[in-house]
Amino acid sequence: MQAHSIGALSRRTGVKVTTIRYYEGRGLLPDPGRTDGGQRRYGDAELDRLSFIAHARQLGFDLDAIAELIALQETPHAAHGNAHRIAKDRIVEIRDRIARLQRLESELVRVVKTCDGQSDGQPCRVLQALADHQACEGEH
Amino acid sequence: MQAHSIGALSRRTGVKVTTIRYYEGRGLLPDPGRTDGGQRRYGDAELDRLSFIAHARQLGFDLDAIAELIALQETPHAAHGNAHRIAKDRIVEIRDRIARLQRLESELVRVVKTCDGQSDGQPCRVLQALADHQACEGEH
DNA sequence: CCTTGAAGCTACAGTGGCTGTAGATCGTAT
DNA sequence: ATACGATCTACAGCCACTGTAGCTTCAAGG
Repeated sequence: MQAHSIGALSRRTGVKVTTIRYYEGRGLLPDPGRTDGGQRRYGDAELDRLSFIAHARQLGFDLDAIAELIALQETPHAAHGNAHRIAKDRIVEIRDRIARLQRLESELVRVVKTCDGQSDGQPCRVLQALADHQACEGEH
Repeated sequence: MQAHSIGALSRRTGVKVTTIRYYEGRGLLPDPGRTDGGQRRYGDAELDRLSFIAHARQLGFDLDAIAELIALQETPHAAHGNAHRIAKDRIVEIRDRIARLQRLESELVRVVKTCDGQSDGQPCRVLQALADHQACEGEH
C-alpha cells in the first residue's frame, strides 16, 4: 500500500485539495495518517472512497445521501433496500426537475416570442411578459 | 395609491417578509417610505416590481440578471436587444441543464438495474456501480 | 383611552458545498 | 544547503435566502 499525498489524491480523482479536506471535516473521509511534519498521507482505500464520493456527487447526490451510502457499504445485509431507495429517490427527484425545467423552457420561449421582431421605441414585451404571471400557461 | 405594509406585500406576492427586506438590501427594491414608527409602507409600484422579481425568480433568473432586467425597464430604447439576450441566455442554460439531467437519469436507472432483484448477502451492485465511473456510458 | 396580540423592526448566525485567502511550515530535488 | 512547490490551519466569502433573539409599533376591541 503506497502512501498518497493530498495533492496526488486530488490529481487522481479530480477533487480539489481544499474539497478533500472539507470532506474530511464533514466525516466523509476518515482522519488519514500523517507524516512527522503533519501532512496527510492516504492509502488506496481512501482513494477508492474519494472516487466513490466524486462520482456520486457528479450524479447529484448530496453529501448526506453519500454519507448514508458509505455507511451502507459497511453493512452489506442492510444495503440493498436502502441503497436502492436512495438511488430511486434521486431518480424521482431528477425526473421532477426535468419536468419543471421543461415547463420553464416553453414558458420562456413563449415570452421571447411575444416580442421578437418588435421595433425599438415601444416598451419591450419580454419585460411585460415577465411581469405578468397570469399569462403563464403552466404553473411553476 | 394605497399604502401596503410589508406583510400585505408578502401575502399578495407570495414572497416572504424576510426575503422582501433582503431584496431591499440587495437594491432590487427601493427604500420604501416609513411610518412615524419606522415600519415600511409600499405603493402599487413596489407591488408590481416585487411581482416582477418573484416571477423572474420562478423562471430561474438570478438576482443579478433580475437587477439588469429592472434597469432595462427604465431605459426603453436599449431594452429589446438586451432583454432578449438575457432571456435567450437563460433558455440555453435551461436546455443544457435538461440535457445533463437526462444523462444523469439514464445513468442512475442503469445503476439501479444492475442490482435489482439481487438477493441479500452479496455486496449491493448499486454501490459498486456508483463507485465505478468507468462503467458510465456518457460523461457527466 | 387602554390593553392586547399580531406584525414589524434590526442585526446577526446558519444553510450547502464548496472556494479563496493569508501566513506559516514541510518535503524533496539539486 | 537551498530553493521552490506542496501542504498546513483557520477563517472569510459565495448565493439566495431562512431562522433567531429581543425588541417596538400598529390596529382593533372593550
